Amino acid sequence: MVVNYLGENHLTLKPVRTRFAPSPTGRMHIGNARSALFPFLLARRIGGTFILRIEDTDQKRYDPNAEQGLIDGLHWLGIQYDEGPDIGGPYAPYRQTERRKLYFEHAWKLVESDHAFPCFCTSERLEKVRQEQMKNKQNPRYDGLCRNLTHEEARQRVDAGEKYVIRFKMPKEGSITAIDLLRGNITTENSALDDSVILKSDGLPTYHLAAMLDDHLMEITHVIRGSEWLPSLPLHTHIIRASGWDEPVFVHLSVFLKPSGKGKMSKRDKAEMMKDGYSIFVTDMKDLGYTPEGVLNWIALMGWGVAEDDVMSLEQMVQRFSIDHLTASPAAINFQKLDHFNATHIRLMTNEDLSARIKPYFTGAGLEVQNEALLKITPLIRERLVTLDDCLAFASFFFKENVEPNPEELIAKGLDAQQSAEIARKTYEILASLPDLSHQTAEPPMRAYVESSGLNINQVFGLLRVAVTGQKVSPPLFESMEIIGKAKCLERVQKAIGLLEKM
RNA sequence: GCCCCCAUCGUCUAGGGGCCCAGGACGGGGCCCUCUCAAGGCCCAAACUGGGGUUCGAAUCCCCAUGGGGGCACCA
Repeated sequence: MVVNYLGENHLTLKPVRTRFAPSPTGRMHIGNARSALFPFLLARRIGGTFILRIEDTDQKRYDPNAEQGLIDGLHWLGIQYDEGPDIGGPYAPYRQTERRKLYFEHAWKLVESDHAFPCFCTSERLEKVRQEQMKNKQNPRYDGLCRNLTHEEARQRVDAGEKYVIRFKMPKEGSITAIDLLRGNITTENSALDDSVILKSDGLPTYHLAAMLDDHLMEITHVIRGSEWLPSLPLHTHIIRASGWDEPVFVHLSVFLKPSGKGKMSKRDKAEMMKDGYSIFVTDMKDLGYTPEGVLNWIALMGWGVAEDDVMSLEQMVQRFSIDHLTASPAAINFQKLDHFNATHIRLMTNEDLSARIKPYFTGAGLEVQNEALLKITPLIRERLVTLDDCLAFASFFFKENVEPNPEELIAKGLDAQQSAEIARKTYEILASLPDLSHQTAEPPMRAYVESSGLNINQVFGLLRVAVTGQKVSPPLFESMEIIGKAKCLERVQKAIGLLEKM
């Protein structure tokens, strides 16, 4: 089967190669995660290759911890790359600062073919020009001072050690039609385009040169990236054509808007979210009790339209993914949906898997966890968990030596302390008389007691629940008591009787 | 200011001229189930931004308006 991803006139027979090319400048957020997910899905879908490339050409914003953070994030999410800075590959190196010679040489090649030119203007002069243009209500643009220097003159000044950058020599006339898979042809007048810097004075390339060259050298067939790049697509297309390369398929993903749908997330918005137990950073997600499955499912469906059955594992996403079902419009993030997907994936897990995943939350809270008990507890709390750390609220009491019920909560609804104490004594009597406290043996006599006493079930079971678990909300009572064991249960009921009698 | 992109329920979306008085999911409401809390089942409310075209026929194609978003660096 030949898959045509380029549209009718752009059949590609090259093996599909996609990439995630983040800059190591900060923490990995859900926008990054999605920019990694979609190219990954495309590659896996049709047996291609997915690579990680680190775009670290910005010395000023470089964060030495960021690369590892990105790698850890991808690993946690289960997005595996076939080539990358830490694992190598046939197109190594995968870190742009280690490829600087390539960019330098290509920039000069473009100078030689008259598609670029060295520029010696200082940033001070450029700034002045910009101010002037703004004052005259013109668009800030390079004024072209160095554009027409002769090659010889330029060469001489470079050789003399003068500082320079290399700019792309944007044609003055005509227009260019770039192609975005989701949006079709985008035609731009060249006069609206600038002589952008492609090689900085520190010898490193800007994104425009670096990404295009690397995508070409690494034989990337599909460039899936954020829509903030859409305005520079014409420039990129110019660079590619001037270099004589094949154009990859460009797909620009829409941005994520804040939950209100009004604009992008600001720093303040992010802090605000954290207070509500939400975050857009993948490391936070893990700490907040979210699962990779939930997070992945959530971000996948922002910008990818699936008709129905939208709960999917990563494998199912791979099977169903289609690049032309991506959407071009911005999407407001919705944390309620994250919760929904997270809870749903938790319910889909096996006992063993879920047990292993919630165990760290218990041990992290200083509780000693017996695996055997945990395996029995897990099915009791599974459908109650939205995030993994919710296990603490529902099941901590299983692992505590004693519980400290609030005496007020022990009082059965509509009754007083003494009447409640009476119920507790009777309950103790019944439970004590049983050979064991399996739910099969304990529930019938307790129900019979409720029946004969004229009390309602909530009064009796509610009291018992608070006595045994120390909380008003818990997993099913009798199943819980079975796990806690007869001795401990009786002990706790006894304690409750004492508390009630003292009131 | 200039350039570019986008536009279906509150939100994420299906939809590519008749299958649509618009389907799914989250959230919301109601009922059922029920020892609490959940989960589950059933049901309900909820949208094609507006105006012009094209066409026998438009959510779907074109234009304009409006709204939203992005970009205008020796940052990516």
